[in-house]
Amino acid sequence: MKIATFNVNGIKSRLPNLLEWLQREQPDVACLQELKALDGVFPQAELREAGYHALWKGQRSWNGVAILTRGGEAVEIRRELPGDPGDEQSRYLEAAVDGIVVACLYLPNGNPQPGPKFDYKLSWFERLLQHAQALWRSRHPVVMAGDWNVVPTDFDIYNPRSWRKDALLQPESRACWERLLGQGWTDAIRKLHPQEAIYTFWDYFRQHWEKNSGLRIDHLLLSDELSSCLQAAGVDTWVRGQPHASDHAPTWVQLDLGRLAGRPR
DNA sequence: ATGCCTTGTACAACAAGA
Repeated sequence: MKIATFNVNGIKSRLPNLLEWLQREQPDVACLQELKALDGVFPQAELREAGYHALWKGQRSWNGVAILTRGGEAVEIRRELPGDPGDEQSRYLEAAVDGIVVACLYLPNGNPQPGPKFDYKLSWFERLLQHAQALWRSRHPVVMAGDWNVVPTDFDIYNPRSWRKDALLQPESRACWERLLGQGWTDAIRKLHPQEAIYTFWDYFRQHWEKNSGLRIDHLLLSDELSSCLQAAGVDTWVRGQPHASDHAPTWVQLDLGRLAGRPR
């Protein structure tokens, strides 16, 4: 099973790019972020035509997440990250797909920092830590996939100097990430490619794509059960080089679910 | 220190992204 995460940066404007990627790479599950669209204009029919069922949670102008599945339909588990009923930003969607729990998340950017947006980022991350702990203890096979807006280490960015004050590199953001790994989760890309500079985002400024000046901020974290199923992980960088591309590239894992305990081979 | 570029909203110019 191939599970991917892709920050599309506007699903209406990005639909041709999204459809081309789905057709070429055929992910079984695709977690999308930054739909930037209300629920009513989500391109359900076009995606259905391409062979994908969808769950989505939109919002006007900003945020918005979706889970696409090929073959079986995803069964929605929750549409909000627990812990703050007053949080109205569409950043979390969780579903069961073929016996796996898929959490699609869009962690707040947090800039400028310090300030209220950075406070929101950290409090959102605290809520995620709480919920991740519950998911871990459930012992279900879980993948948490999305745009985490965290550059885990200085190895995950082309040059940390000019980003030192950015919310994505702050020690507080990285400490939350480390605490998550401390719960036991596997950072799939790093597990399989420990020595390789791998990026998932290249901003639109300063010809950063052309110079490969990227950041690794889109991540897939695997629970214990799923980490033993991990066969391959990568980034579909060709998508970033297409005309009219998102500033993120799809990031994915290939899992051999036959290795799950209790499953027929 | 700021803009760089892009999207959405709405139709000018700003908010937000990272």
